[in-house]
Amino acid sequence: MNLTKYTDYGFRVLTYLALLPKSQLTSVDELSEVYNISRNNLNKIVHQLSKAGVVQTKKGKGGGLKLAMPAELVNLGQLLELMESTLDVVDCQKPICKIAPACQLKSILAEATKAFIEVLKQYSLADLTSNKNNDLKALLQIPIVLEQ
Amino acid sequence: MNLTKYTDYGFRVLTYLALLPKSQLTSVDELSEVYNISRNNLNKIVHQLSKAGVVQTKKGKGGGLKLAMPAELVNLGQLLELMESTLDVVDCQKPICKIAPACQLKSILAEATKAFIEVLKQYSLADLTSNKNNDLKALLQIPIVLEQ
DNA sequence: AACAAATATACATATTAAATGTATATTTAT
DNA sequence: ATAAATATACATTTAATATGTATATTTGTT
Repeated sequence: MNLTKYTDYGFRVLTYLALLPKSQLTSVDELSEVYNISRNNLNKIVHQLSKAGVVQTKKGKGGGLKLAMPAELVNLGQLLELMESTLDVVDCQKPICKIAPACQLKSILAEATKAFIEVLKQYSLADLTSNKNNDLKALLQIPIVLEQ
Repeated sequence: MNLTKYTDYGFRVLTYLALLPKSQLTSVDELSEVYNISRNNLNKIVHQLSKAGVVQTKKGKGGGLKLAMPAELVNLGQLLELMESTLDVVDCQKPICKIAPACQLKSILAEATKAFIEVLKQYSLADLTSNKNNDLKALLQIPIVLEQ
């Protein structure tokens, strides 16, 4: 049972953005270097986050991206639903399962999946950086400056 | 986010066993035909279930397999833990994630995974067949006989 | 106007985990 | 001795995911 790297990387990107000084832009290139993730993959992720209104992108020279809202408002459960392509933990159609019409496992798994997401919905992006703010900045080599 | 087919097939196998008249053996071949799943894959699954004591196998002519205990005692959460190779929904090591030492996502995901499993732990194999017993038998072409 | 630096987009290729297949050993009833 | 079943190891295929290449578009700067 695991999430795609796509989703995982999405969390990493947003963590980085949340640690940057307010309104400072970064770029896909920078993210790619910092995390050692292929630029193209990040392209797609950033683009999707941008379409969903979670990050703001700016094209052209001097452009880049930043969070579109305070980290407190970025809900981790909603992020998961956005990024994870499928939340059906089993696929009853490929290959077709004979007992699907009377299957009682489906609803139990759906209930379990809901419980999983409910936990994430209790947290926001801010919770990913809250306690270990300076440790994370050090690991990512983001200058630690005092903010008022 | 999904379970492996391996785990999925495990549930299907056990559902079939739970529907068979008590103490009637089936074989991997029969399961393979009924569900259209490769025999070898089922081999492995049955073998693991057998090592774990969930099913009883009997080698040799006239051999086969059946549940090793009443379906009510086969807990779905424990089954998941048994069959699913990894319950860490993200892998922080491949490729290595720089922020792992200070990462707060890990514990949140662990909490969510726990919630997922907790739901499954509320159910047993008997719950997979309880209400739709005859429908399932019809779909699997298991004769419906009155049991005392 | 030209250029550079960024995202946007499409599509091709590579990688990897998972699933399936082949082969053979072992066990057991007849 | 034979047939029918599981046990076990390992090779191959498949498919989803991840990465790479290419090019278009946008936008600030000179």
